[in-house]
Amino acid sequence: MVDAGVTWTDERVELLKKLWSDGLSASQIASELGNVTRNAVIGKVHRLGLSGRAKDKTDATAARPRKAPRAPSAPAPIAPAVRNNVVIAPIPRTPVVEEASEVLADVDMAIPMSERVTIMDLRESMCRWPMGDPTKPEFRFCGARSITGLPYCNHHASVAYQPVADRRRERKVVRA
DNA sequence: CCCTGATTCGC
DNA sequence: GCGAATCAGG
Repeated sequence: MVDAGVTWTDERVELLKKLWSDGLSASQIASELGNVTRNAVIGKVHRLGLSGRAKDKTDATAARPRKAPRAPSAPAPIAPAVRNNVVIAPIPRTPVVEEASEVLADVDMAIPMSERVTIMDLRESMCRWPMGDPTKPEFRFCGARSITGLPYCNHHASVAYQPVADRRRERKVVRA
């Protein structure tokens, strides 16, 4: 084999430089490159003498831009991405139950608009409920705290795994 | 507890 | 040169 991408090729180094100077964290870059840990990225960054970045104030979390300062001319195409072992492919609409579309409407309304995240900010412990058109840059994930062992947050899990038959037209009484 | 980068040190 | 383990911190 040539090299299984486990080497710092020129291309990977360039990408590393780009992403690093772009403000992405080491772990994010590692996920982007694939087959490397954040330690590897950090190590390489230091070896390249790229450390520090734009570090005026406190580093670490403070140097982590929440909104990606991406150029408006860079739409950032949504392609199937791999984070760790999880492959996230574009999903047309509902991830599970098709008949739940009615419910989904309500669900979408019930979701706090605040914590939605892009794929870059999506972490293992976050809800992967897709929102919006995967082909558009505006595509987001729910991003709320996911239930341990499940890809969704409490709210979305209840919807995703709810059998259609369970959906009563009549509303339940919510009293204890 | 989640995350961040920095450094060390065996390979 | 490389990166896991560790350190130091927000």
